[in-house]
Amino acid sequence: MISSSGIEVTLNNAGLWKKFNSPMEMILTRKIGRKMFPNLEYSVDGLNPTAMYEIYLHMERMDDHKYRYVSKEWDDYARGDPITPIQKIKHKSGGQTGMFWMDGPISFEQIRLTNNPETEKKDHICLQSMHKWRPVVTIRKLENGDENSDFDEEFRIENVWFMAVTTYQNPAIKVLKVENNKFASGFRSTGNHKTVLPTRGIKRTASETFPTPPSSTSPPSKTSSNGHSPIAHPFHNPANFDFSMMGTAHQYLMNPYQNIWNYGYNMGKQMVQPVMNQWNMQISGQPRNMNHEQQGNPNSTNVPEFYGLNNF
DNA sequence: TCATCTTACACCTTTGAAAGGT
DNA sequence: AACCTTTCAAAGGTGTAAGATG
Repeated sequence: MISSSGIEVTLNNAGLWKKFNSPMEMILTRKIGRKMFPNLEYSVDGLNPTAMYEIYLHMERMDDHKYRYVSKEWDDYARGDPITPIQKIKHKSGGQTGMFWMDGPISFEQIRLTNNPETEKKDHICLQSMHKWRPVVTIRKLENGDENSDFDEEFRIENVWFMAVTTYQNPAIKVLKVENNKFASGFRSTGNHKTVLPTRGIKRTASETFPTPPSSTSPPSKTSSNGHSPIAHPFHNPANFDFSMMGTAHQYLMNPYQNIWNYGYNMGKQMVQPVMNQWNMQISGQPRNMNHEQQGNPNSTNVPEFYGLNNF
C-alpha cells in the first residue's frame, strides 16, 4: 500500500514475522535491554531522491488492556497499566537523501527493549510487559535541513505487532525463536546446552567453542543478520500477504490524534501522547479470549484503536 | 499461593587482534 | 615489508531456571 504522497514502506523480513504471529512475543530485560528478533528491517520507496529525510521508529500501545496467557490463549484480564511517554528512536544514519534511504535496507537492529522506565540509554525503548505493542515508522522530510519540518508520515505494517513479556508465555513462540535465531542455536535439539548445569563456572577455550573449519576462518564480511549487505537488495513480499504499510492519508481520516500528535513536538525527545477521549474509548473495546485468527488480525489494522495516553 | 520479574548462567556467534606463514 | 591464514579471546546475543517480589 502506498501513502497519498506516494511513499511506500515494506518490511523486508515479513515472512519471518508472519511465521511468529500467534502472536509474536518480545522479551524485555531490565538492565541491558533485549534486542528484537526478528529484527525490524524496512525498505522504502517513493521518496524524492534529492530531498533530505530522517527516519524514526517507536512502539505504540495497541489498546488499554493488560493480558495474560492462560489455557493457550491470551486473555485481556485487566485494564492496561498507565501509559508511559513515547520514545522515538532516530535511525543512526541521521538525515540522508531519499536516494540513500531507497538504496538500502533500513534496519533498527540496534534497538533494545526494556521494562525499566528509568533507563536513559540511547536506543532503549521502554515497554510495559503483558501489553500489546506495534512498531511505527516515521519518515520526516527535512525542509532546507530544518528538523522542525511539518512533513511527517507514519507507517504501520498490518499484522506486525507483539506482546511484550519478561519470559516467553507461548511455548510455540519459544521453539520458533530457538529455531530461527542463530544466537539461540545452543538450545536446539542438536545443541549442547545442558538443562542441568554441572559445568557452571568453567569457561571453555575459544578452540573448544569455535572449532576451526577446514577452509579459511577469516572473519566474514560484515552483513546484516539476514545476510544482506548494507547495500540495497530487491525484496519481494510473500504471496497472499500484504505487508506493505498503510498510508498516512488513511490514518489522518480515521485518527483524530494524528494532527495533534504530529504538531510541534521535538523529535528525539520523549513525547506525551494525547488523552483518551470519546473517539478511542468507543473503538477500544476488544473481544475477550481472542482466538488465534483474531489475534493475528487485530480488529483495527489500519489505525491503532488506542493512542493512549497521558494528559496533553 | 501464585503470577510475574530479575538475575546469573551456559552455550552460542561475531569480531578483530595477534601470531605465524609465504 | 606486505599480505594472507590461523588461532585466540573478548564481547555480545540467546533461553533457562532458580530465587525474589508483590
